Amino acid sequence: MAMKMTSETSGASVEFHPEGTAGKVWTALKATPSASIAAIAEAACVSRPTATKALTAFAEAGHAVRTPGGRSEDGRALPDTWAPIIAHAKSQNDTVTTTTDTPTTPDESTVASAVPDAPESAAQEAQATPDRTNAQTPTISLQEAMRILEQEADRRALAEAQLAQAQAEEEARRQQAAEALAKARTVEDTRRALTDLLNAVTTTYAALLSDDETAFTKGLEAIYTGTADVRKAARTSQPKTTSTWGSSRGDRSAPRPLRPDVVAHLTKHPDLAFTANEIAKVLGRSSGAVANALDTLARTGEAELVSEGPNRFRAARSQEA
DNA sequence: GGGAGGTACCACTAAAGGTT
DNA sequence: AACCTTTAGTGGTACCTCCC
Repeated sequence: MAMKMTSETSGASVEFHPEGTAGKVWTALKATPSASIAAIAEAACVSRPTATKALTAFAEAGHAVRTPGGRSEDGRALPDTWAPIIAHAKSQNDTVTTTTDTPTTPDESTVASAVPDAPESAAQEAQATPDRTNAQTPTISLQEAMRILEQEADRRALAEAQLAQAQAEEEARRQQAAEALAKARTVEDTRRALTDLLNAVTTTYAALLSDDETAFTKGLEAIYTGTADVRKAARTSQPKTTSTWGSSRGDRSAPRPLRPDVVAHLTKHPDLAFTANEIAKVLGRSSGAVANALDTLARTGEAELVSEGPNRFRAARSQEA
């Protein structure tokens, strides 16, 4: 990680100026306090792992704080959020700076530094020109600081509304393009599937006339498959809420018992422990489903958890017998 | 050769929805 | 209604490539 974090010390003030990619992440973090890693990565134009590494380094150095995302109202996992810790107290006098080193309320604590186009303020000057802090310390009264914060809150609300509108317009545009593309794809797939089906029917019919039982049987299989393919291809064009044969989730097949397969795999290798993903790959099933199955098997005593992080399971001893 | 950055893959969780 | 599977979204890590 090319993270030359330079801390300029003038008196008690400490300015944090990482360089390179870390600098981009730091800028993005300041611009979007309380944002997720994904949002910060996007804002910084770096990959998520890179942003993660930088943010982790910031946190370890005491320049950022991570807040667990918790759960949304509907129970879904929310991403962790990150906020900068900006410490640049100039003195211990009774003056107030517009930033604080208290990480609990990053939205307020980082107001001045978080918004590049914020109104001109003494606080910004103080932050932007730390070298001057000793010579001409621009102090701000408490009332002045409060006034700046109020102005900034108004400006931020306006900016957020504008951003939200722009984002909504962009999303609508993208959705339109995606729908057009999906429609074209569906037409092409359906056309192809129908052509294949027509070919299968013709071939099978010819086999019937020529009394070729093998070809006829084979042709029937092709017709069955072709019919399914046509249905599958055309399905995506159906309005999701009015789908005739399925849900909005599409072509889910009938449930296939998974746990017997998992147990069989475990008992086949009694001395080995597997992760859900490993078993999922062998069985050709989803890792989520296998993980759930393994949990259930562990509860029922058919499998046992032998290690965590990642969770590894093996056949229970009774199963081996 | 070492570090930085990116890609690919993994683990985990819970909602959604089909089947019995 | 309960069970079961799929899917989507999240963060993390290993490995590879590139550059100094």
